Formats: sequence, structure tokens, C-alpha cells
Amino acid sequence: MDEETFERVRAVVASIPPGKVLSYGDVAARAGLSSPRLVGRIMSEDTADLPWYRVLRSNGTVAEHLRHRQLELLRAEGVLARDGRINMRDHRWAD
DNA sequence: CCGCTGACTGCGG
DNA sequence: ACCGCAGCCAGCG
Repeated sequence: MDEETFERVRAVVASIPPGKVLSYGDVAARAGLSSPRLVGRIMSEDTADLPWYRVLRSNGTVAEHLRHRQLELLRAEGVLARDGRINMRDHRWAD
């Protein structure tokens, strides 16, 4: 995977406003990628300087190993989870 | 080349 | 609502 793709994904994530979220698929689409998995892979490499916690699964849940931290950071921005699940209809970022 | 793995997704039962 | 499954695609052994 090339450096350009990497940077495009990072740019999309960096642009998500506070209090809003995107799914991995959303990020992939906005970055011109076909696979959401690729987004997850890129995020796992380096999340420094990124609001990584604003990216979650399309069904409103988050990856198990990040769950606690991610929900806490989102809560701080007013994105509340009910039973460990975010309501995408309310918080998904649409321009 | 093959098979397995994962910060994923949508569909069908 | 809860599985399972196929499709996804780059990396690794």
C-alpha cells in the first residue's frame, strides 16, 4: 500500500469534527478506497495526532481492545453510548 | 502459490 | 437481537 493512500486516510480522519463520527466504511469511501479493512489496518499502524476514536463500526459498536478508552473519549465530546453502542443516526458525520 | 489474520460489512436465517 | 458466512485486501510465514 502506498504512502499516498495512507495520507489520504489520515486526512479524512483528521477532518472529522468533534462530536461526530464516521464508520470505517465511510472513511474508506471518502478516501477513495474499496475496502474498509484497509482503513482499520492503517489506523492500527499509527494513530498519533489523529482523532482515531471518531471512527467506529457501521453498526455503532467499537473494537473490543479499544472499547473502554474510545467510549470514554467520545463521551467527553457528547457522543454517548448505550450498552456500549453509539447511535449512528444521531452522530454520523454527513456534510 | 496457499492459508490465516484482522481497528470491517451487508445479507440471510 | 444474535449467529454465520462470503467478500474484502494487504501483510506475513
